[in-house]
Amino acid sequence: MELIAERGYRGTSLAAVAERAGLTQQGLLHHFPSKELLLVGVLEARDRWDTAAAAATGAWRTQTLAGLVEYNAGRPGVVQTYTVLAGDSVTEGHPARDFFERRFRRVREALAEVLRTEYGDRLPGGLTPERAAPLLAAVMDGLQLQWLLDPEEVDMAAAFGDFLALLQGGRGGASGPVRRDEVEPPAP
Amino acid sequence: MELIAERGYRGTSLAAVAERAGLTQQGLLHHFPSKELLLVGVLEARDRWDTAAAAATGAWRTQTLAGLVEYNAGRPGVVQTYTVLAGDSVTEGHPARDFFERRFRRVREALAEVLRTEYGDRLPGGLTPERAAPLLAAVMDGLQLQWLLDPEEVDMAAAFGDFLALLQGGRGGASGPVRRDEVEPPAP
DNA sequence: AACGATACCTACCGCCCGCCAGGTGAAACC
DNA sequence: GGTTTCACCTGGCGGGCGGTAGGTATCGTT
Repeated sequence: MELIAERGYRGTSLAAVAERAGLTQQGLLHHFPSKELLLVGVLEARDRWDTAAAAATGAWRTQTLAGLVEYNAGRPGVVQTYTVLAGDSVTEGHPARDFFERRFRRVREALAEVLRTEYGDRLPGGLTPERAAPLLAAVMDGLQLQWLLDPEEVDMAAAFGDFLALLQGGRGGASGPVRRDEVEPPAP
Repeated sequence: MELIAERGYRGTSLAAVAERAGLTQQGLLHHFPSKELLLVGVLEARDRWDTAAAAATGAWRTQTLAGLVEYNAGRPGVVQTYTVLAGDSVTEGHPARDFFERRFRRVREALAEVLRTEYGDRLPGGLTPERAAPLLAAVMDGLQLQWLLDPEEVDMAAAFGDFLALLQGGRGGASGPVRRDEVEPPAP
């Protein structure tokens, strides 16, 4: 995962992975017979983490999502692996394409359910949860990209909070969501 | 650009580019002394297109953006090049990293200006144009990724319209934006 | 007619790629 | 206690990688 974050899938060599894992390339190939199957293994491992984390959480709410975004803001490596691989995956014949296609479908369904249990069908602009779900997913991914490129200028967690406020129909008013720089004022 | 869309930057070889361009690898290297400078050339060409198109348009409004999204929906190859390269760029020492960092900064500023001239400071949820701009950029990019992976299920233009309605504060009501499937009803 | 720049070409370099063949030493099983 | 299985190793293979060296045909210029 580290190396994919650093160089992408096609830019990562088996030898480099083996070296960082502390064995020879052939030792690595003993466990994963090909480079493609190694990537599948990586994706499966990530999936297992995700579902375990999801099971540990109780009911998902939009605030759980905000917490997840905040958590990710502290783990740029993980976010980078995800962003690089997701971009990689739309490439021709990429082994992770199917994985991401299924994943996004699953994520959209899950997000729609979260929105429905939280807001019912009363979303602004006559939106249904099913129509808002892809937007929610898009915001999370798009913000990750901007944040990875320019963490100084993009406050991922605050921006995501802004979007949640938008989905609430702006009922938060001028008080709005809490900005990071209001929580951590510059040291004197 | 075609080959980058198909295989990513690191996955694209000079020989492959040369072949598709109809010359030898060394003929290509005559015009672009290294692979990295070739990528710079590609990005510069894209930039020249973009700014030419922007100059041709009059004042930018959110409806111009919606038109751009609709236009992109008919050019998956261009969108794919952009998405793959953007993901690629967060990779270590990637030659396009600086390009995308600057680009996003520029895009956010431009979008904030569009939002301000269109809505003033009266955005829902107490949002300012400067805070809504990264969300707008994120939605566009995130939707592109989902759409590339699953064009059947994700209606990029309709979803973007939904987001614009959200930014208007849902003043569109139940009539909302026009969905693609309402425009093109299934044939009898 | 001479000259320099341009736009390519052939030939080659050393390196790295994913992967295969065939071992070895230790543990597990019967 | 013999056999099988596992977890690795050394060694090598064919091919593709980005890039260099040095040539040649075609220009416009003087």
